[in-house]
Amino acid sequence: MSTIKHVAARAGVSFTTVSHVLNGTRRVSDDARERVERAVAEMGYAPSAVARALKTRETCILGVLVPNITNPFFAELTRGIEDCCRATDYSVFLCNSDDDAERQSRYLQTLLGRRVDGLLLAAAAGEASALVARLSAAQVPTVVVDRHIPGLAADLVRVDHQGGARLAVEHLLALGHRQIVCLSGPSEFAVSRARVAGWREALAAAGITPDAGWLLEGDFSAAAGHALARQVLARGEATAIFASNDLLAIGALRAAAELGIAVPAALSVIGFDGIDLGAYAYPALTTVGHPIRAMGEAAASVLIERIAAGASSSREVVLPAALLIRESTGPVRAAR
Amino acid sequence: MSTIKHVAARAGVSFTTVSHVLNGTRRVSDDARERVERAVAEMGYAPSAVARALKTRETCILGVLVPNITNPFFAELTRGIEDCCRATDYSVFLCNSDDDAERQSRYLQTLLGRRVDGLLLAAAAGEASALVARLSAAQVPTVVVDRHIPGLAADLVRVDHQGGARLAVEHLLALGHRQIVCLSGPSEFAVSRARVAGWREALAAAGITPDAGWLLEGDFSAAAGHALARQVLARGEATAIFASNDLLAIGALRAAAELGIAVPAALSVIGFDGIDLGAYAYPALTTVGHPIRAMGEAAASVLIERIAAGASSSREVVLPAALLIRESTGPVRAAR
DNA sequence: GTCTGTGCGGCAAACGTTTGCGCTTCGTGC
DNA sequence: GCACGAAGCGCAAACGTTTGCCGCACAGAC
Repeated sequence: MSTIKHVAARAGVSFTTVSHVLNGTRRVSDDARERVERAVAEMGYAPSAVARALKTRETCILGVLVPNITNPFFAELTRGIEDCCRATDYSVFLCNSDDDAERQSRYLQTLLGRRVDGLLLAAAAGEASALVARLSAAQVPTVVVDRHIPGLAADLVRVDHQGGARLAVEHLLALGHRQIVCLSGPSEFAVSRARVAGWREALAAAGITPDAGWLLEGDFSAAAGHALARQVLARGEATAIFASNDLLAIGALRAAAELGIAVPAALSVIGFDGIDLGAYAYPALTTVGHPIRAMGEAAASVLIERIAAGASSSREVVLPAALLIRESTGPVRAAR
Repeated sequence: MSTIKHVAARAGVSFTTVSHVLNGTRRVSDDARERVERAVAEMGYAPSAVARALKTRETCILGVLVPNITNPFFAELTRGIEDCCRATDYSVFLCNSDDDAERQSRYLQTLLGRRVDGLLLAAAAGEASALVARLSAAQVPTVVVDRHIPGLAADLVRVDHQGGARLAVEHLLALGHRQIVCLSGPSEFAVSRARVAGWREALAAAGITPDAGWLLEGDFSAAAGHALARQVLARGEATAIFASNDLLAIGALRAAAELGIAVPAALSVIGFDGIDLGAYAYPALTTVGHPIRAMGEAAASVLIERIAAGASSSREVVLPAALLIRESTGPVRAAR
């Protein structure tokens, strides 16, 4: 691998000059500049970002710690982050915590060792205090995405979970539904609780008191949505399902199809998040949320600002949720 | 940020000793070791991977260049890569080329500048010669995943595209289908061509000559699958569709549902790849392929071996494809 | 002729590690 | 009492950059 000194030798200048040509950090005569540029091109020289990082003490790397990139929500989120990074010459380190605190902690250590300039964190569930302590000690600029971490002084970018849920349920109410079941994510997540709260709130505003059996909890997967929806549909009272994420909703759609229940004629299903794939379910999934990729971009750009600005009081960006009406919801019909 | 010298001062030893304790590179007395370990713990010291990389000339970073992480195939692939990296203390830089040669080339430059130890490449379509020249000049260990790049001396890990396609079509033939349409990806990709070849081959072996109209081409997306399948189904001759990836197949499933064509009773659909989400389509997608995450792991581990071994004749790992029979294929019935 | 300002560019220190070399100190065998 | 090996550990150079400081050459003003 060639170095700046090789380039300098070839161009017949000092390596200081090469550095200045490369970075545009001081005036260089046209003659010298040209010789340097030619040498660089001929040798295919690429300056070492690692030496540069050592000297300047910034790596231009963002650590991205998500539960699982295989989940379309996090894939789209990560994509948004990466889009922002491309635009600003950052690179991203990708880590999958699998929602495992231990693994998350090891990754955190790795990222700190690698001296990332900032951290985008969609934290794993579970005890947060160790994480909080670690992060505060490390002093690395952090923005938490989607999932709030109590006690952590970091920026937060999230959708309006509760408002979004309310919107979803109001949509169902407006279509005439009264028996609206909620498929919730794990209640350890504040996100899950907020969405359930929105559901409750909308029902209450409509004067409806949900039965105990109307709230079912599972993890945020299609498999869980499928299993829970089968339970609900076996009972046969619900006319609508509010799933607290799209994967749950897709599982519910599948359960309905298996049981021969027509959606949206006999059952409405609404999801949350707005993953791209919802559009290719059949019927296409009506959902609520904020463009995920845009949220990723927003999070990354908040982080980059924070890196530039240094520590100061932390910021919370709440993105409004909006309805995305597709095909899986419709007016109540006569009882099945 | 504390450094090895701060640790050394606190532990009352030279920083050489701290280094040796941290790396286990030579014997250190129990007493000194203990003092160092205590100091490290108290200070929350994390050695600088960037300084280390500068000195040792290896970064323990793998560059991963995929078209789009939002595509479940690449998400699962990347996940497999990352799994392997976790096990071996590598980190991954994630880049999305969006199948754009220009963007891919810029990313390549970035990754080279960052001195990644190796490169996992699922190349963008288009003219490969510039890419090949660049990569050969850079001498960075590379493994190409899934998509062959002609003329590049790099390891290749891929599924048996042609054999897999043959398997899929043979499955349909065994169920009694004769009118088997093929939804192909863009013919610029060798991958697409190989899958089409497998389709042809299986048909030929069964003595069937496909009509010109049996082969339709689109990009590898659900939207394309949807549009193409509608064309096919409007004509109404096909009893089965072989889609050359799962996204195309999911789009086809949606088209069938819209037209009220029962799958698999009136139409069989088979995909290629085996993305997880296929299982949550309704009916669940029958497909052919190799576990994608495992393929990612395999690719990463080939790369890591290659990094250790240095340049030598390049290797091609062809993973066998297998049928994954779910619900979207069944025996031909009487004509619709 | 000297002085001063300006344009250009080189020197060398520093960033935080790893590692070859060499210096003590001690124990052991003769 | 001495030689020698082994155990333990420190010194300093290097990795490839950035950047503060300084020197030189030349032009213009006096």
